[in-house]
Amino acid sequence: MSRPPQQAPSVSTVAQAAGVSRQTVSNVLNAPHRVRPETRAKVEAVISELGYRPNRVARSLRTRSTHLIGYCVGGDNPLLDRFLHAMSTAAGERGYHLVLFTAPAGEAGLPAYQDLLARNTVDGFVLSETTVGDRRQQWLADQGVPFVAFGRSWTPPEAGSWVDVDGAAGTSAATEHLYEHGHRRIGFVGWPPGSGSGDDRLSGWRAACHRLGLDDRPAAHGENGIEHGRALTAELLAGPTPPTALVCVSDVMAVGALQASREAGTGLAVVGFDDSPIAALPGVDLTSVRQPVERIGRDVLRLLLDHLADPAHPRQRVLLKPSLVPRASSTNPTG
Amino acid sequence: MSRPPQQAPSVSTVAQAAGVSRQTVSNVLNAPHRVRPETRAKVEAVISELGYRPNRVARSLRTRSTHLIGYCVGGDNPLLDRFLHAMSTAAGERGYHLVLFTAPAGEAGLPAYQDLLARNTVDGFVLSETTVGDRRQQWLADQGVPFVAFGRSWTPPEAGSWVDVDGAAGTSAATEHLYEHGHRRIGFVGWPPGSGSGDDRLSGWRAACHRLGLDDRPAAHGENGIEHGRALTAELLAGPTPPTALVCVSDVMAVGALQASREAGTGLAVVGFDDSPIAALPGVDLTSVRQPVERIGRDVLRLLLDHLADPAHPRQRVLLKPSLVPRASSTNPTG
DNA sequence: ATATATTGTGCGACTAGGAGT
DNA sequence: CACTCCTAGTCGCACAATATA
Repeated sequence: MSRPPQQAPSVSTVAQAAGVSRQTVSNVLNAPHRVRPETRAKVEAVISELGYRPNRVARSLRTRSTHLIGYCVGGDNPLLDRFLHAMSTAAGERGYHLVLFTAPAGEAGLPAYQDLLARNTVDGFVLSETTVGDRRQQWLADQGVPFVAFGRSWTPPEAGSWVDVDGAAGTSAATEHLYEHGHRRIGFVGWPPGSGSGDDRLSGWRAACHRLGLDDRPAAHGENGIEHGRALTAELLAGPTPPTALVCVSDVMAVGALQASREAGTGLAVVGFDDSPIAALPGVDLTSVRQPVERIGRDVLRLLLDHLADPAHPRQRVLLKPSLVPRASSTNPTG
Repeated sequence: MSRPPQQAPSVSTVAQAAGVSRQTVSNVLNAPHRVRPETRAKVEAVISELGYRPNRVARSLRTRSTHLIGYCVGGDNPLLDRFLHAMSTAAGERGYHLVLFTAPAGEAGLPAYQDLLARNTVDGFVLSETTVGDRRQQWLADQGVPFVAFGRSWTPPEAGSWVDVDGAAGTSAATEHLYEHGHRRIGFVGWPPGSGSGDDRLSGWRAACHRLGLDDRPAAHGENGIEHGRALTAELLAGPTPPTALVCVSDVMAVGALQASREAGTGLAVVGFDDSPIAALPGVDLTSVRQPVERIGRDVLRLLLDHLADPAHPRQRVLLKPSLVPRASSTNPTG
């Protein structure tokens, strides 16, 4: 049954069996138009008979392209599983694969990127968890390394391509949604200033408030975390102009906000950001701004592969609109 | 600033710069004891000066080992991010990397595994989402492909090594925990029979009930999902012997159970399984059986790398004990 | 000159066997 | 015969230049 670990067939094996030269076999695979149809048919027959498949390693050595893409795991992205699946699928469709690695956050992780490159392990990178002052983009661009980021490079000059979600548009929509439900004092719970996407989301809320003519704009900022969200919200509720509704920078913060609202007995309306799995839970029912993660994954990979196929390909920036998923936390708040 | 994409140094480059032969450079890296200390020092100096790193592709071609491990993403594992991170870290420490790919579930996915192998893309695989009747293990074993599974092969004969969590021990502990809190009618909400880990968890609950002398053992089974968990629990609560406490096969089911309990106004005590992020949420506060995912990831990789280093290495089975994380859902149920 | 098939060469590392002390 | 080092050959593929019709 289980065949002994026999040597896998190579071009030579196939060539011999088909009565042609190695190169003809190679041509059948890489330049079929150069081969006479009858010859091609014969070679293809032998190929499928022997189950021959080109050795990727040998091909990589010759072509200097591994068809492998590096991705660093380690951040606490609540959407990681969906993102990885989307990228893997998109990569697989074009003969590429994702290679995972770990590295310290930010600049301290650069040696890991460099190592992967210097050893010819990957052709390029997908970045995520981009931050203000992130030096990875510039560094990679300087080295001429193909990469695409999920997330803008918040620090100009912008180097390389990226795909991102328009967070400001998301929080604007959230603010308008709350306005339409009758709220006039709409607050914000965010991250500490300087976080790029956090500031972006903050700005969307601010702009919408301005457009809508809302003056009282209670806001509080702190690290991500349910407990922080709870404490910040409690502060706002105890403040001089307590909000009746809250836009939150993340679902995690929003869950904390809901908790504070319950404790205070106020029917605070809350909107979160990410539409992570926790938002849909019964008893949470959190209205949230949904990021089109599958789309992001596909687009990130498309841009990268375009770039890989043609290094002169112009850089691209793709800004995707998020969508609001309404649930009870904003339309029918309890507490 | 940005150097032109100059050719990366190779053994020859280093050899020339150090005034030795290519082979001596290779020896310095792979068999230092064969090189005179002074020569070694000189070569090492040149290596670090030029920033030379061996090309993995060339090495792979020669040694027939890519130091890459395949892992199929696609299931709905709520612990995927932790698992991937743990494996990536463990792999990186020994010079390996994880390669992601997608494939249809079960046997239909085998061509994807075969393709990765035939093209020499990976040295072996990590399997997860193992099921009853899963033919991947036997198939891989027949081909002599190194692999380790997260999850037992539920169908004998067991082929290959695996690491798994003792689900029965987890549900036993959960049952005893509920017993200690005064409950005598402890039910179970599970998956449809035939799911391996589901049956395992069921058996632990059953055994514990038997040991504790509990006769009434209301149980219900259905697909995973909050809504299913809710419906199944509602059935049990409306049945002839309504439970006062419930052991659930997953956190998702448990959340549904809590919902049903609230709706029925009974203070049902509930324990879930996985300790996924939702368990710790305020308002959920779900007691849950925690899987040591980081440990599993590390162990899976350790077994696989041992096997890779020595194909004659005996197969191993590692069964890890889960731990109970008590929260309010069991100690202070509301509803 | 066109279409097709063939040989030679090198990608960058490792393995084997031989030469010099 | 150790110890150290080197030359030659190999992995599987693809690019280039060449041969045959």
